[in-house]
Amino acid sequence: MSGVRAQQKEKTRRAIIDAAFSQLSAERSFSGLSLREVSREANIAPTSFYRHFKDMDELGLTMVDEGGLALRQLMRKARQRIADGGSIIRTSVETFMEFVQHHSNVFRLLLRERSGTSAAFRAAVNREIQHFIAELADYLEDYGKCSRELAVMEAEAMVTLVFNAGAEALDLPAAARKPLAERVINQLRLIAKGAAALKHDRRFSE
Amino acid sequence: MSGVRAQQKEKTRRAIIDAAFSQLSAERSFSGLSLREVSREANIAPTSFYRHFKDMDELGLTMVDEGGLALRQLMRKARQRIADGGSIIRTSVETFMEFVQHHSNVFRLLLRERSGTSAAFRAAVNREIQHFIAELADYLEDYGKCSRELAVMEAEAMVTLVFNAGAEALDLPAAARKPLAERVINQLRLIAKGAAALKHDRRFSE
DNA sequence: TTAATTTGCGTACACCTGTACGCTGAAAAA
DNA sequence: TTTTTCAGCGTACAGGTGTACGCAAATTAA
Repeated sequence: MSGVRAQQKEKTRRAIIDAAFSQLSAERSFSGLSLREVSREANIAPTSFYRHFKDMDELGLTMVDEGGLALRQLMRKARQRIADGGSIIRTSVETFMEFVQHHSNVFRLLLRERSGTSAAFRAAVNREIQHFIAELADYLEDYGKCSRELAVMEAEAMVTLVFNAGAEALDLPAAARKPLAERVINQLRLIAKGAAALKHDRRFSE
Repeated sequence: MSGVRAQQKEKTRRAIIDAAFSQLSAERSFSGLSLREVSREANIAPTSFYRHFKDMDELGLTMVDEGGLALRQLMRKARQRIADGGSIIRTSVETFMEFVQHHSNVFRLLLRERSGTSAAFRAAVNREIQHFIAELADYLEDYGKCSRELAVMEAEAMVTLVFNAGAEALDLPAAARKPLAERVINQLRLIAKGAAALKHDRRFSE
């Protein structure tokens, strides 16, 4: 009972997932991949694909989950850096932009499927984004001492802007990404400033 | 020289464009359309398609241009309503959300191709969005009496948030869209407030 | 040992795709 | 009038797709 069988199966499963990720690019989205092509890249027969996923959609959802997980793990590290005395806004943005740079295909998947043609995909991506928003809102509520309502609104706006900046970065040469990061940092500061000003406004403290 | 020929050609061209727009949906993106299917819907032979567009990409770019134009025209009306005494933020957001509701397929096209697989498409959509940002920045610079730099940053953030809200609205039943509009209105106010607070900040007035 | 599971492969089929080519009929130009 | 132009059609082909089905080999269970 060494489980050599389950082990080999897992290996093939990984090969499929990796093959799919590696075929994503600026010019190729998930819906543009074919079962046959992914199988070819993974060195298995097309029909063997079904031993691991019931169809391409199931593979795609797995990839979204994995991508979201990877992103969340990275941001967890960012929070450590923040705890060690880094600026919250700058550290978060820079960590995020690093992720976009080094895992472009993962980010592309999340970005595109967020407005893709499958409701399940859209829901999965939004779930990942909501994780972000909730965590950031917790922080803002605690640190900024503002109402939950305001904190959530602020967090949503911030995450939206950061995500959008990541999307823009994809089309830019590496050299041109720094000013973009600085821009979004300033935009987040703008929001933080606005939230501070609004903190005691009656509309958001009832 | 009645031009009955050119007239008929234009009619067919329109039929193709309309057919393509009508086939877009939540479940179907532009890249999922086929030349044959569009031609079928437009009641022409597949090979006749080439009399009007050299390939599907050329059709798509035409659609992006048309969609962007329609959106800009609508927002021009919004500015009239503002001039007649409406709130700038509320009027703009509500006008935009009406567009999303009544021309979902047009908005979906812009939304998806912004992060799509064709660099030309992405550039075309971004061109449309830049129109928006520039116009809004003009207004903010004038009305808010702030620096160009701050105005552009503020406008970019606002347009990003509104666009994002439009995307979310697509997956919501019509009834649930009003709270979403209110939310984004509050987010824009947050930014406006932040910009006002930062207006005389040294960093943005040099 | 024998029997049952299960991963992976090869073949086969029906279906859809883009597009090359040549023809027709009607509008426009000569 | 005769000639030219050109939108639109039908046929045809090569190439890609998803997936049903049955077989082989090897791990696991009895």
